[in-house]
Amino acid sequence: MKIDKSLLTGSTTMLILKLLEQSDMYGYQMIEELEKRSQNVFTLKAGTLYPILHTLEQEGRIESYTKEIPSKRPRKYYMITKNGRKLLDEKKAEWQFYATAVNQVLGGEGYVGV
Amino acid sequence: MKIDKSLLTGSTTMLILKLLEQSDMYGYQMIEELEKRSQNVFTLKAGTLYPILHTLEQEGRIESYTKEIPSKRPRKYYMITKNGRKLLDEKKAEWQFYATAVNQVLGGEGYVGV
DNA sequence: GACATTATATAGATTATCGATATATAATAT
DNA sequence: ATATTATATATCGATAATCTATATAATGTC
Repeated sequence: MKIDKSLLTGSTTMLILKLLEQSDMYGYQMIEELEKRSQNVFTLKAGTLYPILHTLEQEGRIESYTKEIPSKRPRKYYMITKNGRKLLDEKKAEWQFYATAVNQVLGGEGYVGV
Repeated sequence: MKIDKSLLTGSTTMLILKLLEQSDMYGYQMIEELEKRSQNVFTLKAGTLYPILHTLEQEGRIESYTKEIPSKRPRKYYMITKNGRKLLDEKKAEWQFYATAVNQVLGGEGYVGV
C-alpha cells in the first residue's frame, strides 16, 4: 500500500525521539530501525531526518558524539536529553489526543490503544 | 490542550468526506460539526475548508446545490458522490494503516480501534 | 448605527517533507 | 582498474497543506 506521506507531518520528531529514548543511535540506523519497527510503513528520508536532528540538537533535546569504528566511516551517535524526554512526553500526549479525536469523528470508540 | 495542528495534515479531506457521508452539509456547518464531534480538538478554519471543498468538487468527489432559507443567507450544501465515497474508504484505510504503524513504534499493540 | 454572528471566498505566509544532489568510505563484482 | 552497492552525513530547492488575514454579504441584536 502507498501511504499518503502527509499523514506523517508533525509526528516525525516524536518517532525519532522515541527511538532515541530506548538507545543511542546514529542517523542511518534510525532510518533502518524506523522502517523495521513500522513494518515498512515509514521510510524516513535522509533529507528529512538530518535537518530534524540538527534542530533538535540546537534546542537541547538531543546531544551527539562521534564513535570511531575500525575500517568504517565514523558514526555520529545521538542521545536524548532530559529536555528531549519532556518533549517526547508532550508529543505522545498530543498524538493520542489527536488520534482519539480522529477516531471519534470516524465513528470509532476513540481508544487509540497506546 | 493545544494540539499541534500539523498532525492534522493529510487527514482533513478524510474528515470532511466523513461528515458528508452521513448527511449533506454546508461549509459553516461542517466547521461546527467537526468541532463538536472531536470535542473541540479540531477547529477547522474557513481558509482551510473552502479551498478543499472546491478541489473536491472539481474532482467529482462532492457536488453542491444552493438552498434558500427564509430570512437567512442562502446556504451552499455539499453532498458526497460515489467517487467521493471511494476516496473516503481509501483515506480511512490509509489512516488506520498509519496510526497502527505509529502505535507500533511507540510500543503499543498496534490496534487503532476503528 | 454599530456590532456580532452567520456564511462563503481568496491571497499570502508559514511549515514539513521530499527528491535530488553532494560528499566520503568500504566491500564486492566485473 | 573500474563499476556498483551499501553505509553515512549533509544541504538545497520544490511541493503541499494549513493558517492568518482579509474581503464580501446578509441578518439579528444592542
